[in-house]
Amino acid sequence: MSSNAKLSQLNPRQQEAMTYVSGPLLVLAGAGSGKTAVITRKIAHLIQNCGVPAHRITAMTFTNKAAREMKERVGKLIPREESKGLTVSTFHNFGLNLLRIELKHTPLKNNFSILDADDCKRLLMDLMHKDNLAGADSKELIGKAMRRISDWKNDLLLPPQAMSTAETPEDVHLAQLYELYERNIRAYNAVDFDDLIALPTRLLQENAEIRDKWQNRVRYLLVDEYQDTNTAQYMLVKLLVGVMGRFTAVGDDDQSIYAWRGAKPENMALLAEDFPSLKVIKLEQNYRSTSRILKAANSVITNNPHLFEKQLWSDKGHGEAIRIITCRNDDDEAERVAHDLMNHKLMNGKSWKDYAVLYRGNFQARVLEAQLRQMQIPYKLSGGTSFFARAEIKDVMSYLRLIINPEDDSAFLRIINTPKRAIGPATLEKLGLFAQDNHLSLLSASADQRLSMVFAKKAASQLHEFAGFIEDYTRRLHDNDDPVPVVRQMINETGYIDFVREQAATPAAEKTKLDNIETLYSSIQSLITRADDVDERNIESVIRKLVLLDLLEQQQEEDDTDKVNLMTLHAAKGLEFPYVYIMGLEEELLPHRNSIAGDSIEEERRLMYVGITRARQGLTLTLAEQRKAGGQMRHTTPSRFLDELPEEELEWSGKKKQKLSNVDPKAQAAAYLANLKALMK
DNA sequence: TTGTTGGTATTTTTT
DNA sequence: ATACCAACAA
Repeated sequence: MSSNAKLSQLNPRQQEAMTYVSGPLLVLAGAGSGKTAVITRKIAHLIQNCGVPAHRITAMTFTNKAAREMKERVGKLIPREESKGLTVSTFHNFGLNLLRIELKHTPLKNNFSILDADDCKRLLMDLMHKDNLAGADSKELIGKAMRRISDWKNDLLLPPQAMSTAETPEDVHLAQLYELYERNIRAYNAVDFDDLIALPTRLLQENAEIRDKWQNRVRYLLVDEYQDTNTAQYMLVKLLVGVMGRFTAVGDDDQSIYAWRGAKPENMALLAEDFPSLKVIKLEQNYRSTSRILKAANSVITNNPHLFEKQLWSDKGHGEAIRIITCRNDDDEAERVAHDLMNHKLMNGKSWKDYAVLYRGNFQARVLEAQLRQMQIPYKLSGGTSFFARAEIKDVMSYLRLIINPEDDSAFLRIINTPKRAIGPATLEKLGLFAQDNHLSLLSASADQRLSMVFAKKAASQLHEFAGFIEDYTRRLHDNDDPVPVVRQMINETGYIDFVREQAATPAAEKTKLDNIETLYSSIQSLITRADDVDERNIESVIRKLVLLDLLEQQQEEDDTDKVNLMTLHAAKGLEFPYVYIMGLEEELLPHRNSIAGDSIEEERRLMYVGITRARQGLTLTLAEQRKAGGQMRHTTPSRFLDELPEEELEWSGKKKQKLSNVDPKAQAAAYLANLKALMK
């Protein structure tokens, strides 16, 4: 990605993609083909040569990181004054902004909250509990319900529609749960992540006046990673660009790895149908990898069906052979990778940050982490539990959410007894019923004077005290221009800091937690002072937005010390490294077991493709003959993807695997393609 | 009725 | 390492 930024000249294809502005355009950008360069230069071109004002241009990305990088690179191309008003944001952020501006036309009230996946899970658990459906398999059911509800929202289906499409008794039950969930989340004056796309889309669909307004505002739209759009996102794109179709979508169907969360790679084909004048430009020259690495990547991905054929090439020379290391077990695998990293660095005089180790699941990092620590190799772990999944951050955030949105029962439930206030499940159960009967939020129910008639004296006074405390600080926050000191005082006064101190297992853990809280404070401060939009320079906007931001990521980027990168294959998309290791090339792991059982081997293959194409010079694949799974050592089978690599470019160490006799992937691919074409008719 | 303890299982990927 | 549950103490 960075290699291309230095290119002063675009190649003819890239040039064409940049200058084509007269109609809808789809750029099929292979891995490492300089798509970010095209998007950023196109933005500059639109502003400087086509007379489109910056505030009429919107670029959408999927991750905060991509948005940040894009902004940065546009900043290097054109002076700040000229890019003023330009929108570069994630789909979710864009949706949030639209909801904020069009609040009156939404089912939401001012200062609504955003619930993250964890909050939604708790809500569902609670609902199922009340529904008396908590059984032995309740955990499984929760997961199912979460996925299903998300799928429905991504397909823009409301609960009644979900109900009418239900076929099995289980579907009916899930649809009922969906309805209940929607009722509750609205009562909280809250939205979930999927609502940030679905609500704005529905609004634009139903209200022509608002649609016109936004179409006028978004005169040119650029969409990055288009292959990752789900139905709702694609609908949003269509509604924003209108019939004129002034947009550029950039994507690569071979890098579609998010179908599991609703992404529809078919949206690429749909684009050609919905916009008959769609122009398609392919970027096939790769500026990143050696031709050996590309040969391997191409050779794997040809086993997938393709709507658009493309063949990556580069002029970077043949390069080093692709190494495959067979290890005895997962510990051995970690040890070998660590030793190899050490040797390679010393022999070739590289830096730690030149290396990335990629794997299928976060759990695989644990063994490696232990090994790296033992060998004193510095590493940077991305992914895993994010900053906001940390309990202390979620707790403090819940205090803030409750102050801003008193109807946020989800926040209330999280902190009512953290730190301990002697308010347990039984009391909460009663409070919940009382609130429901009187149509109150849990917080206002806690303040209600009638409470003493229903509750024991102690419980009632505890609840009153808590409600008074929140009310008190709500007022203080309002009366004060400088919110952060007030927040700090509140968290101290409520005893949360003492609670963290007492509770922490080790002094180190205590320090991390307190540091995390400090980081949160300073992030709030800087977000308030440095907000892009003046309307967003208040604590309410900032708190809401914080849920969507991964601050740890930003922080980690800032201290870019010399460390080996450890991450999942998913997290590696969009990045590149001189030397890449991919661990665990075994059946059931890569491809993952669930994908083998389900029907999504193609997506696993794309994941493999994404992994391979991260490497510039060196690629090393490892597998273990035995691996711990479910507390037991189990024998493994080498991944089918190893069979799909070009034999002559490989260099094996350890035992070479035997040929697998699996189904002919080409035949599978043809069947799939036929199926897909029939579907699209 | 709440709070603590100690045991157990746990992981595919994320805005 | 964490998170959730069951069982017991106060």
